[in-house]
Amino acid sequence: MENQFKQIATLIGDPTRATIMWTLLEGKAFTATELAITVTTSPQNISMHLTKLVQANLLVVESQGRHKYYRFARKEIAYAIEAMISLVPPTVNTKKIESQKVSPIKYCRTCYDHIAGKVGVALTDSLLQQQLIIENTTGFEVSPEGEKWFASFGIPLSVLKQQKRSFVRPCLDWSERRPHIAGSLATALLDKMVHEDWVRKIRGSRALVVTAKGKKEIQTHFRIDL
Amino acid sequence: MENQFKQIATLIGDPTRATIMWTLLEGKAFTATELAITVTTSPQNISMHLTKLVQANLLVVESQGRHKYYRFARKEIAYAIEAMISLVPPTVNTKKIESQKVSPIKYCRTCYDHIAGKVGVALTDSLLQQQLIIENTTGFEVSPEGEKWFASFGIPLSVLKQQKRSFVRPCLDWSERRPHIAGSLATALLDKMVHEDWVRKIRGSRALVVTAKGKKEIQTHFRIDL
DNA sequence: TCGACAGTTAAGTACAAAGTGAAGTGTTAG
DNA sequence: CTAACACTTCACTTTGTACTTAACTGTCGA
Repeated sequence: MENQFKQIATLIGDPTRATIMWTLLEGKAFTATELAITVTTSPQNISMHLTKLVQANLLVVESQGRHKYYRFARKEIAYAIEAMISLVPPTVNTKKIESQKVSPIKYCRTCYDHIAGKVGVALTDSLLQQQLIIENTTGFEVSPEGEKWFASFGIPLSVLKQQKRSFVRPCLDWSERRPHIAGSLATALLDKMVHEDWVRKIRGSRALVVTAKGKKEIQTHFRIDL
Repeated sequence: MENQFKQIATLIGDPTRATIMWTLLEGKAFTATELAITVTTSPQNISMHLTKLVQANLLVVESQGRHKYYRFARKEIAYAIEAMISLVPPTVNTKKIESQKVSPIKYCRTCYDHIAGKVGVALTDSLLQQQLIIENTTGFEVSPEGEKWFASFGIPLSVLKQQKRSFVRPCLDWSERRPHIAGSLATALLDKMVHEDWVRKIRGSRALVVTAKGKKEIQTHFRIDL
């Protein structure tokens, strides 16, 4: 067990592989070449590293024609990486007053495919407080009022519920250390917010920015002052 | 940010350092030498690694005399390590939350010149409960009843009080993580117990053993069942 | 069919960093 | 006081493994 942990740690601990994991946090699957480019290394090298990660069950690979798509094997992998990322700030923040203000990535970021960070947690709190979602023994569920609310918000739940993946579940946010919603409902929520231009994805990063319009709308819908 | 993550990852990723982190999960603080033994490496090497971990704000160190106690800088560190452990292949992932009977060094040991470990904390608790010593805002003090008690026990306080070093003060015990008495009174107490052969020092170690006589006497004087 | 592309495999090299031995500081114990 | 101990620092050696060069398999599109 201890040795297995060492193996995992050394595996993630290599700079190149760490960057791979960082990149994959975006949630989508990457091809080997895409990863080689974003990590800035050779195809042979990335191939070697990916093989190791797959063998260790940290990644899974799916072949499509001449491409191979790599992604996290389980969501726990993403959580672990996030937990490690959450260790970063204190080493930096000691410097300037300016940097004490919440960094974008902590402020609002996509956790795999749902919304995390300060905003994600606040949204979840709001949904809970309005009793649109309810905490039960196993996790979260949507209340009858919630169903109506989401429908009027433009997210009909009937479709989502039929999907394989879990509909709505709590996910611990590592920067806030409080749960936020995950699952297909959370994804739909994020999609909607992107589509309505409430938030925008920042290219080459996992951070999101909340637009002026978004701030206003979020205020009215969720009663959150950003 | 990405580079900082890489640094953290590579830092934890070294086999020796990973084992250090694993060991520290136990929650208590370890000395450099203790870590060198459990990790099975040289003192120089462990010193080097610990320095790096402290510089990265993953660990904090507290000097007590010639010992240095290392522990996690924040609880988030432990969370991250646990998240990584949860990635260990599903085969044998039953975490050992441990059987281990209390080791001698944890059981009863000298913290330089006063008595620490389970017994030390228990003694302190007993003294507090009998109101022979009293907790005030700055630390501990001996009550009038306490003075009489110590005198009858063979420790006249008048002499001790004149010494330069602090007479009685609380000292955090790292294995129990609770305070025990320190200062000249504690030293006198230990001396007395050694002299009366209640406890014996183990050569080449900081551990103490309680003799059969000691168990009996401690039971009568402190109402502690060992 | 061919050439371009995506990815793999194999062998050899290079270098950062882990580990070691020796000598240092500071602390405690007798 | 001196000796033992806890830990650090420095200078050196060693070694693991990441990365490179090169040649390979398999897939796609014109």
